[in-house]
Amino acid sequence: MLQQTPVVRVIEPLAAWLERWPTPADLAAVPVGEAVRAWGRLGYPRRALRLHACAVVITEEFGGVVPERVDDLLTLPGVGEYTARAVAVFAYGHRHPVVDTNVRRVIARAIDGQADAGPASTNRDLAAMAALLPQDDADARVTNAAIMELGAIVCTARSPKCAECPIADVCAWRADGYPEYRGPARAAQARYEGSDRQVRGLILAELRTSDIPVTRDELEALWPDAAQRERALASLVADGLVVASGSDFTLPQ
DNA sequence: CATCCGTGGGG
DNA sequence: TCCCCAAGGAT
Repeated sequence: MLQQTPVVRVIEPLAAWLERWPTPADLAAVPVGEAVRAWGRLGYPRRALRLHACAVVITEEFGGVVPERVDDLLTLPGVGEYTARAVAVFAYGHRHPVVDTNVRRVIARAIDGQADAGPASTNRDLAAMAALLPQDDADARVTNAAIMELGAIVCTARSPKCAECPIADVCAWRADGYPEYRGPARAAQARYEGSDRQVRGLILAELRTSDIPVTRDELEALWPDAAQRERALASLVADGLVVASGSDFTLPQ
């Protein structure tokens, strides 16, 4: 849920989710469409699909217990370099670098003296964080959490609160007089209004809130551009988020 | 490596 | 209003 989604937006849905499905086996036992429906408006609904698939794999291949080794975690659907290490470190206490967008920004500023991190580079980012970790497992875990939290709360993207920063006295960016970012420009995020993403969102929202199959006529009312509507629908079907039921459509069973 | 994949809040 | 960006991952 936290992947590309602000923490405050996750807290309540997560609590409700865990109350409904306390264990991987509980989630694995229900149709994947239930997970997609319960995902609600969290965004990136493929994550719901993958979380369910993840629960199935954990139940069938790992005895119902979330694995603790990074290489095992990386085999799970929807679990990448960040999530695998976050689980291994924060849930199990192992010693690994954990690099998310906050950590990348703090390192770029405090260590490299840059206003912002460039495009992500997994190997380079993990190595940079690894170099900052204390040897002791428990200390390394706290360091991971602390740097991530520093980036989330103090060393924020827009207006960093340098006056409140506990490491301001050793920050390279501050020492250099806050130079502007030099480097490859971030790829601009595509406009949402009018995008396929928006159309997919509209279609899925309709399916989530309907107890019965949705007809093509109902989908037509959602978006005037037939070609784009069909493209979005086809991509949802290809993703496994939507299933054709006769001439109608439903969430997957 | 670039692009796609939702949604919502804040500057 | 518009733009940015948010505990990323898969292709």
